Amino acid sequence: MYAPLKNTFDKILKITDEDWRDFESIIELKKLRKNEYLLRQGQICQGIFFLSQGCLRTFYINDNGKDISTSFYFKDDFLREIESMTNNTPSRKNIQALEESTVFYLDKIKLVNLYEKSPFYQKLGRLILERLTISEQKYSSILRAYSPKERYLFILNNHPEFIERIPLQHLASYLGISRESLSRIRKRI
Amino acid sequence: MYAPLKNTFDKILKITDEDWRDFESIIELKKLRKNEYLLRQGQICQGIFFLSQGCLRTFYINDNGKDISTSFYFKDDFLREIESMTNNTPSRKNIQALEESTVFYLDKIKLVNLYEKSPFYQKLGRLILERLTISEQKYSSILRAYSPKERYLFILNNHPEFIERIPLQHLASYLGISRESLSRIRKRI
DNA sequence: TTGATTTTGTGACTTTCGTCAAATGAAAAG
DNA sequence: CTTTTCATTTGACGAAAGTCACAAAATCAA
Repeated sequence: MYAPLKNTFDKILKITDEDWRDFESIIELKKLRKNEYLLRQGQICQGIFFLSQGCLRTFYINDNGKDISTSFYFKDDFLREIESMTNNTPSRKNIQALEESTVFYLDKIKLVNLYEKSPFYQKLGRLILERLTISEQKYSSILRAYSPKERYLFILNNHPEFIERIPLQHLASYLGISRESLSRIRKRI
Repeated sequence: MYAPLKNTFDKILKITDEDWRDFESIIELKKLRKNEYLLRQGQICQGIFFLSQGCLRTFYINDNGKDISTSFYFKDDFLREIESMTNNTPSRKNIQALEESTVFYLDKIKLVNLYEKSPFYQKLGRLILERLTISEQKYSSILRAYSPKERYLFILNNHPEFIERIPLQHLASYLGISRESLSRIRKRI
């Protein structure tokens, strides 16, 4: 059942059977219905998630009451509400299922134990974070250097799954555009 | 001479004398004149830096030939051109001194040795990355949810040192605004 | 200090985005 | 199948950003 996860780990850093058994014994499975929340604003994030099936988004409500999406997740993605979990502070963000989804869950206490127990996980954790940071940086480059239209084209060319599976209003806030403008941009193309 | 660096480490994760000696023996010092480059587009980043004095920026040239700043660094900041270093690929970005600056340099091979040698550094590396990721996420939230004017106000309130020390044209590209518009926004306030 | 270079500010104009309101279309619920 | 709810599209309008060209100011180097 957890084979895809082992596979994903393996691609990042070869995992031994022993390390994998440690891991397998502590992860849990969660099923989410469409629109169900994995985390709500104000809660402290208690662990990390690995998306096995479906599609999730993180979002928050800004000062003007607008719903702003900040990330989308698909099959095999790692999710961590890192600020809340690391600093033990209430999350500013919500995590919500856009489709019926399946996630693996790892409690943060167990995660820390894992870090202490095996250098493998210490290293894996670092490598996953490196990837996360790189993609976060790439993403802010897009917001900074591209016009709204170029941003949409970028998504169209590089993340076609976003276009197919994510409601336009959420994609719009993710790209920093109003939904009406995104609708018009889309029409022009 | 390296005391401020030890201090910074200590704040993140208490460092033992032994671990510190290991570190101290391998770091190097670099002095940079104003406008001098620490890394140029196309080069592979060979290590990480810690800014001891002065001010640096990272930037790249986009498809339209425009100079886009992506980060600014001040005293006690860590710099890693993480994508280039991690993946061993040519950097898309330049790192340049905005003022006469002093940086500590740690070669990536030595860094990896350090990671293998002591779990302390493995953990410190992870913690530093966590911070980096958090600030990167905060930053893209600003670009996404705020109007150009609000972005400038945000910097004014939260990073007044940016206003004082960073040339307007670089701040403009960092905020995803043309320099003329930023000049006008500034006038209105 | 002076001249050259770089950076910032301004004006005029065009383009595009945001907003509000209303209409259409699509999906979920009964 | 129908109704209700939610998502997207469209129109009209005003505000703001982008661009180009040039002027003013600041900085740097001889």
